[in-house]
Amino acid sequence: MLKYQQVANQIELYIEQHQLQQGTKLPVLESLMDEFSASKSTIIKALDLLEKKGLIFQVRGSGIFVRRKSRMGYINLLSNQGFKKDLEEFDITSEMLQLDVVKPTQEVADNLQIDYDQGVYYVKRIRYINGQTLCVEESYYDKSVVTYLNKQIVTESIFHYVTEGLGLNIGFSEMYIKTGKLTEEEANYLHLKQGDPKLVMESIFFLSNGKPFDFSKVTYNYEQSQFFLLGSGI
Amino acid sequence: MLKYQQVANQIELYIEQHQLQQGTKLPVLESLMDEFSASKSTIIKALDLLEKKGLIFQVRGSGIFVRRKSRMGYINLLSNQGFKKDLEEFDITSEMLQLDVVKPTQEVADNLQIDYDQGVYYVKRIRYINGQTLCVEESYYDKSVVTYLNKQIVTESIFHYVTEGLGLNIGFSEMYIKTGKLTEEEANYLHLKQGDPKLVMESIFFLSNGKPFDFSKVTYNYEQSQFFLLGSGI
DNA sequence: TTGACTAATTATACCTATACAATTATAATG
DNA sequence: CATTATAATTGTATAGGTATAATTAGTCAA
Repeated sequence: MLKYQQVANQIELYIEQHQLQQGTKLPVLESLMDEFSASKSTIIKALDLLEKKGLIFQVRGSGIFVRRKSRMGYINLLSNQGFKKDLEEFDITSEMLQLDVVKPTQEVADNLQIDYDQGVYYVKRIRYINGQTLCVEESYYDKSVVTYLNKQIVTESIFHYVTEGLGLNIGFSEMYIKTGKLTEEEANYLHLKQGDPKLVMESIFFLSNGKPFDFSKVTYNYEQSQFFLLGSGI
Repeated sequence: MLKYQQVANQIELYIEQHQLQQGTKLPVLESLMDEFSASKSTIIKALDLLEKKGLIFQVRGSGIFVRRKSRMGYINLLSNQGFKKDLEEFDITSEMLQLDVVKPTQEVADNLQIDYDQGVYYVKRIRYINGQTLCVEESYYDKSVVTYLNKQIVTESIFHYVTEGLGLNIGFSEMYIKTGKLTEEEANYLHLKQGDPKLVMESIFFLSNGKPFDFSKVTYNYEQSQFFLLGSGI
């Protein structure tokens, strides 16, 4: 692993293990340089990473301070961020409803930037959070990128398989969020009533070379879904 | 303005004015160094900023490429990001319903990290997007930070006043999002029916020294509100 | 004694320069 | 056509100097 990532991880671990509170001042730059035997630039890069994650904030002339969000029980919209513990806070499981290779609709082809005759994997899942129905998810994967899927992979973590199993690098994402009323079918899956509120999140995930490989439409149970988002550098 | 911000702005302007499409390759690092008479580190910092904003993506060994989100008509959740044009895409106006100095409730005091006896500005506004009711907003400002507000400031832009008028630096934010059903009062404001879906966003804004100064609760009209979010570095 | 201004110190932010590593694209080769 | 070498291009790490903001301590005056 890269040095600045190691440094960032160790600082993150230190904050977490010592349960440092919001506003706690961390050692000054020079101390960190000594402690990790790294140059100023490397430490700064590590700190920038932590700042981007929302774990610290830096005040010129003053110091480096711990930042902790004030509420628990919310799901991170950019789940790469934050303490790993936040992810373990929830027990999320999946049930597979369908797994097929299909021809894409126009919507899917557009979002994945492929032709209509190229095959895509279609995956339909229900996800549970702490035993309660969280959401219904329909995902489409470009078959020329994600060449193989099976029930086990889909039930566990597709992203883990894509990165570890296939050795692909996920680069960035687009997310579109809107609210509306549940259809009858959606209401059945979520054990709610037709017309009840829903939150719909459509996401497109791209490889680090810019190729979109996953288009997902997720409908959330409005009673179970709360999200948070940490901004920095406004 | 800082050099790397200037560089970033000029690159952003170039992309926008030439309407460069997704995937267009930008000049290589060395060309940019020459063009802007800056060091490699400065250019990289500018590019990192643009990448964080979701405007470009970099592929090692290949180049720097333009990234453009594929859909229009969505509001940026992290509105600092993206082309300025995206913001001008909407005509957002405000109507002030109430402006008072009040004692904070426990909820407000907690979120602003102040005592119960400290005064806060309470602002209630309705915001319109392209003439349609977008949301009802209740905001609380720490009076020891935002020392003065009036109707004009509230009707225009409070954030512009805080940064330009008061010379304060906004540092970062926390946002919490959930969905639910409209109350009767909310429904009246939004010209919807009681029980219809709503999206509630609670935000806390912090100065760059870490002090929270604004706590806002915004209830959105589900028919008018669509949001997007660009992730990078997953 | 209090308050206001000033100066020194501390600490991070910014900019430059350089060397080498890692990845991708391209050309050469068999 | 596949393999391999080469070039092109960005990424990482280090070092050091300058700039700017925040804090602290000190000085002076009312």
